[in-house]
Amino acid sequence: MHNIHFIRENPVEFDNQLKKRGIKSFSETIIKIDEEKRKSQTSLQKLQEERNNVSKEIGLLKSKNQDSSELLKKVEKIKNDMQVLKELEDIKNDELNGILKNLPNLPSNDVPVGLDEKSNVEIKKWGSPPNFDFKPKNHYEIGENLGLMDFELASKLSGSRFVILRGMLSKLERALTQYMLDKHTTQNGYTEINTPVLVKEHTLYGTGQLPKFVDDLFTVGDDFWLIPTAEVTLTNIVRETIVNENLLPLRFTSNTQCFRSEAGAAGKDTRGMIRSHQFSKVELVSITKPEQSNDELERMLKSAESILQDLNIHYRIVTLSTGDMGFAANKTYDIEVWLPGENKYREISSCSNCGDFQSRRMNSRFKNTKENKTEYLHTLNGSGLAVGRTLISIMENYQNSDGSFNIPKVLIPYMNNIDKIH
RNA sequence: GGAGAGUUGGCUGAGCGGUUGAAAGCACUCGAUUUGAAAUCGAGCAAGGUGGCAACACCUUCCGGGGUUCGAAUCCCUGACUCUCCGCCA
Repeated sequence: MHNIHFIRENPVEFDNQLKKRGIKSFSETIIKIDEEKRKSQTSLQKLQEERNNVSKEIGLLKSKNQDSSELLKKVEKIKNDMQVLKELEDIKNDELNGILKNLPNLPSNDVPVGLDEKSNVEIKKWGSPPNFDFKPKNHYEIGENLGLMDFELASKLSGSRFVILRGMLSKLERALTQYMLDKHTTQNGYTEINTPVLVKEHTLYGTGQLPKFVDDLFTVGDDFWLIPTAEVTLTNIVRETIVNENLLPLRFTSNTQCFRSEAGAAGKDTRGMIRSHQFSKVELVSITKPEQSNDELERMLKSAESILQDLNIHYRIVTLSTGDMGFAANKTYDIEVWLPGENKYREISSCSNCGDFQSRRMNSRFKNTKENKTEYLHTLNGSGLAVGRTLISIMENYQNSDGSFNIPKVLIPYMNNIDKIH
């Protein structure tokens, strides 16, 4: 949610920044509605003041058993006038919020400008692609040939975009999750949290999935929604709270199942487990003071990278362009892992700084004791990492010509010391 | 699923139609005392908004929404959540 004061004072900048995301100018409309709202608000407040005063007088007269019928008539008229103004103010408020809640965050100034992923900028490569003396297979070929990955069976139970893992492959996914959580909690300073995956509507509003992205979400009777990412629950931990300054920054990590309808992705990545309705992800969330969030984004990115480095898998990092960023972000890095079977890079993590955008929606603040002010927190989130995609990157990068694949060194202890799946 | 109780400031918690935006305590900030600290004493301390150059004034907010009333934290309806007991159940 945007700060209306900022828009009032910097309408040109506001429009320019949104234009970078391909959004038309709104400041003029916003300011006009805001002025109308404030106008009726001010008049309404005058009447409220009058009513309060008259009511006090009435109370006084009544306590002395004196006649107050004159004042009662007066207050009745005030109340009628108030009602009109109140309705007007409500209408204007709804209009204003209707616009504001659907506008994405402003991009940070160091974000490359562009309309889509073509303008993303590669900023780093780590490691190098493995050399194979055979034609590397896709993860689903490997998995299906080994009899450990079953899409048909999954669809029998749940339709398309689900997968069933068996035996050692299922164990490998569990090992990966375990490894990631251990790493983040013991070395990267995150606190492990186990959250619900069903949430109420307001929770999804807080992080910005609602109201705009209803179609991407699954809902389950009685105002329950399935989370599309643990960002939702981890970030909403500070919803409606004033956090003690000394506790900042807060760093949370959680492994959850994530649920996405993939409504806009019909026909895309239908084969394999790149894009499922349900997948496991280890998420990282940081809650910081405003001046800390830029550094925290770099730190978070390093935490996510550390997993792929430990696994020794080639990846690159891109800064998302203004047109490719998510709704709540002001800056986003994607980590893209190398998939030899597809012969391309694929997103495996997305780390974003949301500034105070989500905080304003959630009303999450901290007390700045030095200046004796309450201020909005900054929130950040990143995958650390998407477990399913990490699993397939291991399969493809560690595959052997005979259809087997090796277990990365760091995971062997988590796999009862086996070093190969065949 | 049935019965009941609750939701008040950063926290604990009083208030149950009119000087209550809210007692008291804790926490926090400043000051006094002290060699320093603790203890003690004094003072301050909710948020959001509107108007104003400002000093400041005013409005709103006691879980959300609606209502009764001249006036609501307080009464009524409704929704969400929490707790207790019973039933059922992983």
